[in-house]
Amino acid sequence: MAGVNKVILVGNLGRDPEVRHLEGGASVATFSLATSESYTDRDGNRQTQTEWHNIVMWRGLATIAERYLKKGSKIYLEGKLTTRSYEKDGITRYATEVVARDMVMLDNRPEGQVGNNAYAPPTAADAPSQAQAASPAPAAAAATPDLSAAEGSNDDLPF
Amino acid sequence: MAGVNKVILVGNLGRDPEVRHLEGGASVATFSLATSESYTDRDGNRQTQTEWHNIVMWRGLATIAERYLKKGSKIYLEGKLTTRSYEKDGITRYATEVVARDMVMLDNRPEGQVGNNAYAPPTAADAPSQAQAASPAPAAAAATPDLSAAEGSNDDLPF
Amino acid sequence: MAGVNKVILVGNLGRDPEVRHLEGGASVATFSLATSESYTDRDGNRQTQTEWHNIVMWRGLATIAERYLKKGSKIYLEGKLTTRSYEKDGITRYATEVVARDMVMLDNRPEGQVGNNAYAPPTAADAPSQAQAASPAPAAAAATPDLSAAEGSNDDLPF
Amino acid sequence: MAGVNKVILVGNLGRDPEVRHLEGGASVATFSLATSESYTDRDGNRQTQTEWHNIVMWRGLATIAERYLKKGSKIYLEGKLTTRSYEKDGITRYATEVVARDMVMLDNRPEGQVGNNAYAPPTAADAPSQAQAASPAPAAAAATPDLSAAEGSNDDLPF
DNA sequence: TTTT
DNA sequence: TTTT
Repeated sequence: MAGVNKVILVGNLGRDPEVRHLEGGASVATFSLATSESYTDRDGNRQTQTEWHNIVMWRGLATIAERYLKKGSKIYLEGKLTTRSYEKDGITRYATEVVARDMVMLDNRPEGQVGNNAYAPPTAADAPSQAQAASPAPAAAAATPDLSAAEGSNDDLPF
Repeated sequence: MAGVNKVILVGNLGRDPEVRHLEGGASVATFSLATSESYTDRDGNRQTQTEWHNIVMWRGLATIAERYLKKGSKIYLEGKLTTRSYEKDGITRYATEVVARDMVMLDNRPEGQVGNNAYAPPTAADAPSQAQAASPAPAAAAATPDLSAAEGSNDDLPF
Repeated sequence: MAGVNKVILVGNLGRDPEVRHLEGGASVATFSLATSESYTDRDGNRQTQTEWHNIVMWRGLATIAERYLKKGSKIYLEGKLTTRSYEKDGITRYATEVVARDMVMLDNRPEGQVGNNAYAPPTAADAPSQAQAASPAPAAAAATPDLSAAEGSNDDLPF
Repeated sequence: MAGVNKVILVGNLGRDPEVRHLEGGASVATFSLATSESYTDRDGNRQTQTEWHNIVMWRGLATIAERYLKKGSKIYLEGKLTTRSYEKDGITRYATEVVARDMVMLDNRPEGQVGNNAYAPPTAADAPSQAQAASPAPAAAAATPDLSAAEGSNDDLPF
């Protein structure tokens, strides 16, 4: 019965994370992550293929995402694949997401950097560069909080 | 730019693989794989949560899937996440699949088993229990062959 | 500074686990795990190459190992690489071990099996087939308990 | 029989890679990689624990290591665990190494960087940031070339 | 020392 | 739709 459901990604955020603070106190961050791979096609041309992944981070990870991740941030992420179904225009659709369990920020921390721009990685000493989902075992339970219910809306999907 | 896009699953096939032999000689196997995890909920009850994954195997892996995998087979699988878009009823939909790169069969090979049933794992000595995608680097290219195009049909989606 | 240190193995135990119950109440299980891969050499002959890994399981995982794992058991294991140094015959030596974090038992549970032998996988309904290290975040701390100190002996190494 | 032997690391090189060009034309790069993890101990103090890993890269990967990796470089690495035995001072010793199969360079490529120092990541456009071991399936065979034999010396160990 |  |  027991199985393994593991996803490992290294890529860059396509946008700033969207963070929602739910009623129960939990928070969720969602964003898209691009993983690119290069290969040489039959004609010898260099090609890049990019996949976009829908990422969901809960609680502690969401807080860290909110504080430290931005459009362009490069991260290592470990999580699990989940598929939700939802209704839209009377049609059942499916959304596959990666629910994160561990995250490591991979941007270099520029020493002596001055100024501030959209791509600036954390410079503060209090920035953790590694983080885990609060509840380890109940990775299943972690996915339980119903986003749409908590927000009393059903046209408000993460992806 | 370079990234990592890796999926690791251990689970059971929900059905026998569907295998198609394309015009160019390539073959594709598709099937659903269930990964189950157990946890104890707040009331102390044992719960099982199952995720279903759409798996795609190309060429050599497809051939092995056709020969040795069946409904119920337990496998270890490594691959990458890919999302395709397709039209259905005039609506764009998305299908997320795991394109396999490596596979290991985990069913015990019953010694001296007699008879034959749907769950019988391979007993023949020629059954490889480990296999890889034919083309290593072009994992990207491996995903290129367009299934619907190759079959001249567009209502014929794997999932 | 933050990094990733992850090992994923699927293999068979070479011997029954050795389990020690330390003074503080913690327990440790150690055993060797074989991972085999097959390949065809230049002469077209089928070759098998086996690697042996020193596995360490703490606390909850140790208890499960003690109860359910035996010589021959097939498992999926996730953990991290650690290297210890120790003195032997006045010489500093190094031992590299994999400290487990998650484990899934992969042996088929034979239905209706009668009798009992060394290879029998658990048939009891209370056998968990999936388990995690008790303390999630402190994977580092989990490795802290000093085995030799706890046992007041220094010639008593796990491997 | 078939198993899985996989190591995934994200860390920094402790020194420049040592590269050797063997007689047969193959090359090998060896270096140490540090993976650090932070955790809070019982007294609430922030602690960092670092593990050092012996990395071996063959052929194509060795060439890339030689060109682009330096002391301090941050990389993602995927490989397999191998243990060699060797004699030293009449004593059999064991060395556990990670033979790389895939590598991704994680250093930011500084735009407009001037000058050159030991930590400078590749700035050239021709620097691949992702690379694979040349021979995919024969990961086993890849490890075959005997370093000491090839160099006609036995006191010349990578680690 | 495992497994096939 | 799997597995226990």
